[in-house]
Amino acid sequence: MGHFFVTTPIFYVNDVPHIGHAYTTVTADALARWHRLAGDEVFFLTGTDEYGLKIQRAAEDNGRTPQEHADITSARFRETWDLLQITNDDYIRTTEERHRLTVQKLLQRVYDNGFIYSDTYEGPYCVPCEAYYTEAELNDGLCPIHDRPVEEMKEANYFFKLSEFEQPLIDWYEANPEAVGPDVRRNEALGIITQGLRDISITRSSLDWGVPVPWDDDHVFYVWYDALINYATAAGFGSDDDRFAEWWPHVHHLLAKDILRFHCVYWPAMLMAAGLEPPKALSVHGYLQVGGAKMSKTTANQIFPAELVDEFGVDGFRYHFLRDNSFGPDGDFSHEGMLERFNADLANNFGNLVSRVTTVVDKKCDGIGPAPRPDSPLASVAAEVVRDSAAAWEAISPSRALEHTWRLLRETNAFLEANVPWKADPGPEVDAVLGDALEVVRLACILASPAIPNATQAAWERIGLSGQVTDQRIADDAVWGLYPAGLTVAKGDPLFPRLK
RNA sequence: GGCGGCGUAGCUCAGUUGGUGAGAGUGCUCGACUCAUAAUCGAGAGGUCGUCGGUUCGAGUCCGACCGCCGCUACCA
Repeated sequence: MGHFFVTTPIFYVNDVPHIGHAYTTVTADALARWHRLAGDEVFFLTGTDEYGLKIQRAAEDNGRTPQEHADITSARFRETWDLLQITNDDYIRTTEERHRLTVQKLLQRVYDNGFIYSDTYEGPYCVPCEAYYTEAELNDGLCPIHDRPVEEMKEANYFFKLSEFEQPLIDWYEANPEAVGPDVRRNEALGIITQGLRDISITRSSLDWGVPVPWDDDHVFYVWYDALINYATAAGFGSDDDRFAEWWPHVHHLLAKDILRFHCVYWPAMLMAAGLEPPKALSVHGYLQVGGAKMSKTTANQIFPAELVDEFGVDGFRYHFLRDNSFGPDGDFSHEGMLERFNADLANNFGNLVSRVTTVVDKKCDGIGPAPRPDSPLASVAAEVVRDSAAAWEAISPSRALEHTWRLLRETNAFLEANVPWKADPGPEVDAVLGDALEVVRLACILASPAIPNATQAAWERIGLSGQVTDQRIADDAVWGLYPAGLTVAKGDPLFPRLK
């Protein structure tokens, strides 16, 4: 039994939740649910990032205070996660008091350790990026990211001595080859480091929407620096030492590739500077593209979770994003693909299997479920599937885990065809076959519950089991033969009606 | 320019340290079945494993070159 601390990035309240945010969050949720099944102590954190010039200006444009603006957008993220039945244990907002205290405490330590110094900075500044550029980085005087004019800014800044962490970071990467994955991202991060790190500006004096620098009232921390620290805040840094000791550094960060630099370079360095351990693991995934193009506000091709939930349901939504794209490379979202996957896996396989099994039990066993055979031909398949699915979840490969789980469903459909219990007269032969099939349904409910929590609970109840699927434990319950004889099995409407 | 990655059936992808005839799911065709959500089961068609060359008894799997795509990074403008 271990500790599994999983995080999504905190999402910037300048944006509203779309399927890209949901992709990361649903994955984190499924992993959290899996680890709970595995018997681990789980702490699942998500939240919102609320400081910075962009927020301050967006708020002004809307005639609100920055806090009001953040409150509104943060609530939209929270509502979306509620809709998707995300089981986060905490929801952190960077404007909370607990976060201010932790940021100040942690960065004061970095300051005391001598890794922060004051200097003036002058140069072209892009407001949307909230970053300075060198003249060389500009394209015809425009921001290379946003392709818009930059502003000449000059201010006294505090700088973090990132340059001093070049070698420590390289040493850390070499000592922890599994820390950043997949390999392509690890190489990328290592490349950034080995090409040389410059000190970075971490404060702003030109705005006040941020966490105040404890040793200098005229400054607030640059939004990215306070944001990363949310992970430490929620783990109890500076407020609950016992709790922090329990959860740190057993943290597993999930993130998209655009924020790799911050998470895989700056964050470990900042932790080292504070005398803390870098994260245990950082899993970087790609973008969900739409029709091969990056999803963005400017191209207006964003897709929002609620629209898809209306059509496919919560389970259909979750399943698609977990199963259809392997976690790592860019994936392509298409409505046709989602429909195809829904019908093939959820309607035709999972849902239909539950329907046919419950119907035949109703007809041949008077609706009373018989027991499975200890030596069923499906027993060894089930054991393999449990093993393979577990390994895939551990390896942060939800799509593979579900692929393995679905193998059990396919084999059971073939098993039923081979034994045709619907043609035989009631008796021990039929009972044996149906008992085996019911046992598969029980096991599949456990294994698939991280992805499709509602349908698995419903199926669980249809085959007469009580309690919650989520209360099951892999080691004790995902074992062949535990479905008890004598339960009332109920037919019901299709769990996943086919969609057109 | 440097570093890294990718290119395998229509589609999405698996293919450990090179070794029986190259796989899965999905889609398509045909057949079976009818308990079930026009679901399921079986069979089949479909790939010169980006191209060329090399190492080897033997390469999708190693080496080199090239083509195409992508990521990070640098520089010139």
